[in-house]
Amino acid sequence: MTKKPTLSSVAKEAGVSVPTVSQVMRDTGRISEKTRQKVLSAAKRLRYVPNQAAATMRSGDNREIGFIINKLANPFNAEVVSGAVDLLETEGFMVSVLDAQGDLQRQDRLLEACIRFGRRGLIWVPALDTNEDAMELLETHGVPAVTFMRKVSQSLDHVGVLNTEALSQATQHLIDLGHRHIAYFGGTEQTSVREERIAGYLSACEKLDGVRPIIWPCEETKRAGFDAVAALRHKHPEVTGIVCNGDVVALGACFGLIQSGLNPGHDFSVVGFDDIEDAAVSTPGLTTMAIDPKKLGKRLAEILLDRMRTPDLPVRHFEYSATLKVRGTSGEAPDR
Amino acid sequence: MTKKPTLSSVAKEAGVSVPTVSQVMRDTGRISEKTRQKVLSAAKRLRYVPNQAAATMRSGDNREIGFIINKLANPFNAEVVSGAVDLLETEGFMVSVLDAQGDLQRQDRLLEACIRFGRRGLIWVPALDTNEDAMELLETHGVPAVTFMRKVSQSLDHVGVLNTEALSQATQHLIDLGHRHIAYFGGTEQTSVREERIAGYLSACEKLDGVRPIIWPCEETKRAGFDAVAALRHKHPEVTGIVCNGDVVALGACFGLIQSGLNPGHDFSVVGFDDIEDAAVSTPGLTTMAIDPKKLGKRLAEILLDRMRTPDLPVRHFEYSATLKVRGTSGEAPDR
DNA sequence: CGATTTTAGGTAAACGTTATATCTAAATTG
DNA sequence: CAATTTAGATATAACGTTTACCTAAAATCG
Repeated sequence: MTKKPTLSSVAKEAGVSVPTVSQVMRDTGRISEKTRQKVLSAAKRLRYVPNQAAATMRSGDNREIGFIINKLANPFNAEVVSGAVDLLETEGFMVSVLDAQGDLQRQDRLLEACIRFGRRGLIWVPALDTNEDAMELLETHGVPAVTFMRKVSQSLDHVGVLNTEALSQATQHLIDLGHRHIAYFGGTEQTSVREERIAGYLSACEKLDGVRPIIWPCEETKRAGFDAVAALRHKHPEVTGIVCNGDVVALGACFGLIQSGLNPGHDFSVVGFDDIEDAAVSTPGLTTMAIDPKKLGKRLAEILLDRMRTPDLPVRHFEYSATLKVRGTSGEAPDR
Repeated sequence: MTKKPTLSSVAKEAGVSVPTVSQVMRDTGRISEKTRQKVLSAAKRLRYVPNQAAATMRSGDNREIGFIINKLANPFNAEVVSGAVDLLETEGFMVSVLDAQGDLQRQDRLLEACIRFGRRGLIWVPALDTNEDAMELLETHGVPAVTFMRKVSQSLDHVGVLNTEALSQATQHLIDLGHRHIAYFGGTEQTSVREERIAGYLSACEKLDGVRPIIWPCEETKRAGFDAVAALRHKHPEVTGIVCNGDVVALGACFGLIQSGLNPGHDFSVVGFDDIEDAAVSTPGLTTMAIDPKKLGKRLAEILLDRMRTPDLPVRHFEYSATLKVRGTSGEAPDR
């Protein structure tokens, strides 16, 4: 295997100096067409590809973005990522997606890694107890960051969802249908998103005198939702409806209900969150709080791009509200 | 904002030379405990994070891996990625995931980007008509690559699935149940995976005299599967079973059947591919060709690690066979 | 106790780029 | 025709590391 081609080997091949080759590669327009062609053909012959790390070190200009997300396997998150990537790529950035898997330590590692590896900017879903250190790190290294979902600082750009409001609305929807015993279903971690949603649930519950709210945790998978709904019904047979931490567990719960002979939306009501593709395409259709993940992703990218171009832009926060989409899984309380 | 901390600013702060700091950071063990502490505290005070690009340029040792995958939103792919990332991260590598979205041009761009940005190794799902250029590029730049799904060269390590065999088995399963008019359902692109699967389908079909095979393309989403199954049944009412390009479309088809009053596994049989989580957790359970995505991902990582450590290891190819998992969506042909 | 080895640290060069300043020949000007 | 401008290319230094080599002091040994 021959040595890796570099500017200098291309220069030798073309019989010109190193800076000349560099200028040709960057199309500065200050090189004659004749030598340009000479250099270009030499570069092609050697299969030259610039070493971006070296370029970055010298010029300080990098075009790599890091996107730290929490569960890539969740289709909602995957959509957000793809929305952001689409835009950033057309602007000439390369986005590397990193999955923190909801693990705090891994998060910190990835965050530092993004700095080590010289990412130009960051989109980031901060963990609940993200310490000030993390942010000061970003600050000292001058890495612009946009937070997603959890607003961790007034001084960082942010895109989020009005979780509290949304869950209060979801719960109210079931109350309006005559349900009195409603549980909050799903999620295990102490994420801020979940905390906010639970807060919304609790605030709506307050209107129901003498009814104790129930928080029923379970992992964010369909299988776990399936198992957990049976356990919930066993322990709290009075419950007739659940508001869920996400569509995935919600769909799992629906499946569990069906398997035990119940009819979601009739015998027991379920409200999801996210409006993933499957929510619309399942029997019965899932009532859910809808947000548009692609739009969120695109907005994240826009904000980051603006920030990188104009560092002293005023800080911006976007909070999107979810809209209730009533489908088949929510209906009148059975005892009504 | 103060300047970014570097080895030299830390050195100044600690009152030692630059290489000393470098040695402390890398824990070479040749520095006295006293100065070590001095340096460490200085580094902490300045929030120093090493510049990996510079280190890589000097030492030639990089710890970034690129993983180019095709549709991240597909849970099967997401699982493969996570299997690979888990292992690579414990070995100290940072994996950046790139989604080619099944777009050939984007693929080429990403491949070149991985070289530009100095990835140490690559896991890669090659497009069907990947040209020799791409591989020679990797070769000249000495980037070890493992291909996934599509074997594009005898000289690259590879992990794949025996698609042809699997689809022949899936089709045979329906034939055994008495079906005579079976269609291949799903997929649009000319991917090798799909071609191989179709080949398996066709070979099994040959046993059915006088029956013309039907290839019914559709996008790899549940919604598209829903729409396409109706169209298929309208055009070819004689069809009583489909073998699918993936579980996602298969589940979409099942949903479509249910919506039009049919009972999957009774009136019409469906066989999927992948065994994604939803396959087991839906009504009825989806009969499918199962492969373990995490295992595939882990194997990809292992092979890449071996190759990076021992460049002149003999080339290895792993081809896993899928196993038929019979659930509720396949049953005796209705006319039997 | 002098000769040798070990230890702890420093100096200088190199990695592949790009920025800046400089140089040279040709073209333009007065 | 000398003086000036311009286009096109080059020389040199710098980015933040790591490596190879070197030195002085401390530790070890016969």
